[in-house]
Amino acid sequence: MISTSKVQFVPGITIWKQIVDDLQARIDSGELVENQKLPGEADLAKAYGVNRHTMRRALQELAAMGKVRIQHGRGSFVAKHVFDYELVERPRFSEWVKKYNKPGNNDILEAAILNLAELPELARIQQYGVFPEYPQVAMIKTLGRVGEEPISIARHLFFGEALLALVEDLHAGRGITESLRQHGVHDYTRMRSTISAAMSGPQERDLLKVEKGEIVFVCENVNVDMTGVGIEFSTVIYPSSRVRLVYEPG
Amino acid sequence: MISTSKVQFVPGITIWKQIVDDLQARIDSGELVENQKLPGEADLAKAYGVNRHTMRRALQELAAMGKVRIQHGRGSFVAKHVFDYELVERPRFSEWVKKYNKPGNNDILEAAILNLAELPELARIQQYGVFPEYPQVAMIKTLGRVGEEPISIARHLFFGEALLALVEDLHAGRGITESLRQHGVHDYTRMRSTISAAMSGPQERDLLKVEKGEIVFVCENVNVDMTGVGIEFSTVIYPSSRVRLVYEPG
DNA sequence: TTCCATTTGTTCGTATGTATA
DNA sequence: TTATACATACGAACAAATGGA
Repeated sequence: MISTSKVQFVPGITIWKQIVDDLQARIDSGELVENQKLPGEADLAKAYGVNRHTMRRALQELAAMGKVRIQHGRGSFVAKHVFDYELVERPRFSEWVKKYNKPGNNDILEAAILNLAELPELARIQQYGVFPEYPQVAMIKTLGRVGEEPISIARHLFFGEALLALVEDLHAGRGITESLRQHGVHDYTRMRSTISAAMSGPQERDLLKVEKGEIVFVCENVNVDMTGVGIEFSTVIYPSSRVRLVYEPG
Repeated sequence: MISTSKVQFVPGITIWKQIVDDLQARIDSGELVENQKLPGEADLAKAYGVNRHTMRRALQELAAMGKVRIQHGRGSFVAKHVFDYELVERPRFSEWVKKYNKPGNNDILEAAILNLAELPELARIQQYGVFPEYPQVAMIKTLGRVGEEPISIARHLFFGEALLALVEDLHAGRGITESLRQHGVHDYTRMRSTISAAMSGPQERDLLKVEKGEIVFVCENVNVDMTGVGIEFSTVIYPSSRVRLVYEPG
């Protein structure tokens, strides 16, 4: 139930707007948590000391803003927070996370050297014509988190003989960026990303902590160094319930 | 069944690659159509005059490229064609379609003048702070098709008093671009796109001709003119089974 | 399956303050 | 000043969806 301390309405601003601000502040502050059920419209109206219509107007607004989710016959619920992932030329996980003022992690799930010929996505990789054809690649699987929420599963393939050392470096506790730098890769940019959607599989559900039937984005990214040589091909899976992809030119 | 004319293999290139090229060309040319069942591996091998293993290698490759779909115990099928939709700063439907050498259409499903206050997405629209606050907007709903395939449902909202005339112009048979130009909008660019995913609803299934349970992309786009004034807010729905979104900087 | 309580959605009506002509 | 229109706010009743008994 919502705190009993009533809001003092100031004249000059519509009451429903003041209620919107109040509820929004409570959601952003963490007083109301994700998926928490709000009291019914009638109860909320009584708590705020307004008519049910006024309360509804405020709830409609919050729903349009994506802060609450209203379900006919069930009630209103605090909506899940959605992270905006921007498609940019220089994608860096750590930069992304900073925006949300939460500690970000990128756990290494797996790191191994694979034979190029065994990769199921080999044909798609080769069609870009930018990756060196060394017969082995470094494969690194990571789980990205923002705060406690799993937000991405990534399977990175690093190309070129020198980068095979990444696997050992990671086992030795070094970070990916650090290790890349040590092997001569100081900067890389995105050449292309393709975005598809799929139903979550058992492995994704387990790692991303999503329900059966939830949709995931599947992004395949081609990253190249400053001379245009392919450095990394990554397949990243995002839960669509928690991540929205954003394209913002300029 | 596949044409009987055998392929003459040239030395120096592996045979399976030559078979891949041959089949790929037949698919791209339209000789083999979507969802068509290919002959069994044994028959294909005999037709090409190669061992079944060689044939399998070629089919595996085509499957990895997304050109065919192999189903254990059923056979191989020509995969559905997927249209790549590029996220660009100056999006034009007609430009997109050109790439695929098929006639593109954008049918007008609906055109009406709506009250700003009645829009469910009003809050999201206003938060960008670029759209003029004239109390009415022109709403145009279109169905995009490439060849005979429905590829998008778009709900365009055009802002500014002058653009209300779009509705009448469209009823009079004029095109959107043409009408925009007549009312002073000669160019516009994308300020922002957000990409979400959802299950297809009944309306989408009907218009896009997709099955129940198929996933759709939901893109919200903000388009502005050269001075940064908001011109159009559009919500576009793409069937993920037929459209892949592509981000390619530079 | 039916029935029922709960909750949101919709539509009446009424009253009041504010902006505009 | 008057008349009109519009947004805001309150009151009551019923419809429709949901979930549990």
